Amino acid sequence: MNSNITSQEQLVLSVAIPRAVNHLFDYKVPDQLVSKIQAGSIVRVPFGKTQTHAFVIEKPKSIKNLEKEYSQIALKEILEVIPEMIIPQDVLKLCQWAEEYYFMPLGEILNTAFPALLLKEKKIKKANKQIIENDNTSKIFELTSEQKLAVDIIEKLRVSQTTEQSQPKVSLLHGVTGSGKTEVYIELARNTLKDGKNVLVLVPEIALTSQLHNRFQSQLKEPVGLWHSAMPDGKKYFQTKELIAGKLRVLIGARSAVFAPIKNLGLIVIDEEHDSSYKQEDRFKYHARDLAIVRAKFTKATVILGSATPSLESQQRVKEKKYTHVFLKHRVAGGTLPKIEIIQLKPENRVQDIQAPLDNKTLQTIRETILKKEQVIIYLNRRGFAACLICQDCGEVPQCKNCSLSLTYHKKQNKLRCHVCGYFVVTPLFCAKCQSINLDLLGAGTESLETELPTLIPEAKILRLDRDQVTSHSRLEKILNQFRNGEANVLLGTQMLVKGHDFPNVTLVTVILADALFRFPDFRAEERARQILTQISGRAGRGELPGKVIIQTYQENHPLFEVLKGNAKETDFLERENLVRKELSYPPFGRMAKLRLTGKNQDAVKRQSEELALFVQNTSKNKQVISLGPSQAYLEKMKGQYRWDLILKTSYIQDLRFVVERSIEFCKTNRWHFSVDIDPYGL
DNA sequence: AGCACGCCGACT
DNA sequence: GTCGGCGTGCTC
Repeated sequence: MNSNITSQEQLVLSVAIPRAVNHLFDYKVPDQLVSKIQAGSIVRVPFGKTQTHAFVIEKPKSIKNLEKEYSQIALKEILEVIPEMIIPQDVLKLCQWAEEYYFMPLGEILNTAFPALLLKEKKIKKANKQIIENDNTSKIFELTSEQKLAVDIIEKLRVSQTTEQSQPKVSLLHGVTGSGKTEVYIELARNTLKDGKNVLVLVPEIALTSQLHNRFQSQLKEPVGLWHSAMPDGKKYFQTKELIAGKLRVLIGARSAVFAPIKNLGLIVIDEEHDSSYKQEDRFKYHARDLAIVRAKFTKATVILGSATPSLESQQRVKEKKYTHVFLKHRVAGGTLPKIEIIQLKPENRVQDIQAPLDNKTLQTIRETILKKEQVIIYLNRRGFAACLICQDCGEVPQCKNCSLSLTYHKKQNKLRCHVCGYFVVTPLFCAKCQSINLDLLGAGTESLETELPTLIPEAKILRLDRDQVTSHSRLEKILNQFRNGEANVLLGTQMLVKGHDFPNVTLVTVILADALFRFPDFRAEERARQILTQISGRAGRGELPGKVIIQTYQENHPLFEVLKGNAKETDFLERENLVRKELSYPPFGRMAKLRLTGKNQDAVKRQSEELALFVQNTSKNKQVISLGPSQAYLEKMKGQYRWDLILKTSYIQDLRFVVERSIEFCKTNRWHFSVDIDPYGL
């Protein structure tokens, strides 16, 4: 195709730069590099006064064929081509798709896929030697009839022929906790590999990767790679090359692994598909599940969405017959789902003289379980000792100086800490406002129960699992292993312990305060509360012993609990929730975008958001777009920045896109600091 | 986004 | 006298 281009003709190349600039930059290609460059190559270029790596979007073209005039600009030359690093075509396509969809500069997106650290060969040390050898000693598992059926249905879908135009092949594997979804994944992965295609498995958090990794590795003949942000650079560099070369064929990773340069993709598994950590909340606000489905469409791969509590979005797709619905209704170990008891917190039943709200009956049950030599999980979604310090005379609560948030009391450190920005002060002895020394503690955290529970139950041996305790991946593994080995009988922790862990000897799960979950100011709060409570409940009774769950609350008649107890049908919850969403055109029935203005000056940010709201209203005339706000963000001030939001809703995505695009232009011409969030989580 | 340039305030 | 605050503008 390029054969008519002679070497005298100057070749030019457009590259995306990993900066917040949304146009491409052109460079001259030296003759000796021409043969080494193609679309997807990564190159090093001079940029301003420094150098940077850059992504080649198209193969080099003759300067004559370019639209732009170059008489004014002296083009610089490509410095070098990074060897062996090539962005696969489907990843490039995915990034270009994301550029349009999320209104993000392509260079920044590509930089998420191929961060600079991946390109530096520097000290790779022994990482190379760590080629995963297979000690395939574990026996092949036996699938239950229910699992077999699930495999058959998805396998049929997997081998079916598709065209570019057809719907992506997605199945929703809807299985109760402990129903053995992993075995279904592995079986299908095995089939996919047999066909010469490769497998990508996404999990919501790093904490889950190694556990799942072990199970995959012990069952598959291929080496299984791990992929997450906490991995050492050298290992990532090495694995990237292995993936590009097609030598590493199975990869398990967190969110960002959706961009991994895995070849010849045949199957993508998205475990716990409902999990909100698939949505990246900083700069590039993508949803890994949604992008995975887009990538699967490009590569004609099959997608399995696994969950015990699927998102309303995915369930709606099932209703629309876009996804195949596959159920796993029984636990594999033959065990039954745990019995769930809701306890209304009342002052007269409360254990006295401890910080956390603990019902006498709950305490009794915990003690009995421990005495039976069984294990207990206690979920309390707050770190520290107490939620805050309050002045009994004037009601003053110490706040963070950078964030609009009260400081959390940590007893051992004797500090008040901000859980958002990390700011801390030594615990004051008197109120900063009225000088009173009558300071009291309000609310409870994991640290309080850790110290106070053993005074009530001397036999309790507690392991605490929260971000204060878990400073590294290995610390987490250590704590989980200690608990699994029975070195403790109580595992007490925050969100971290909710997911995926399998402890056969746990027969009691206690939720100290469920209210915080469904009172969260977001339209997805109830959906999320149900997911978390279902998942945490699912940790009980996974072995041979039956499990029990105690959920403490100030509002026992909340309809959510009827669903959890199994007294109300799951579909009732779905109907009720869908009704609200439909009424207000929330997802899955409408689409949303969040425009956020930020800045150090509170008044300026507020004024800008009001101006933007006015602009949006004018732009939305004759368009099916509803705008809400402006309103201050959930934490108005965060890390010293004030944040004001505008929410846009629509049933017509094109209308929404039009308004968003205009708003971006408007903010840019005004030189405001802003961000765009398409399909936002957390309003 | 970086990074530099540039124009005003408060320190050794 | 200089250090440094962040507004503005540019990067092929």
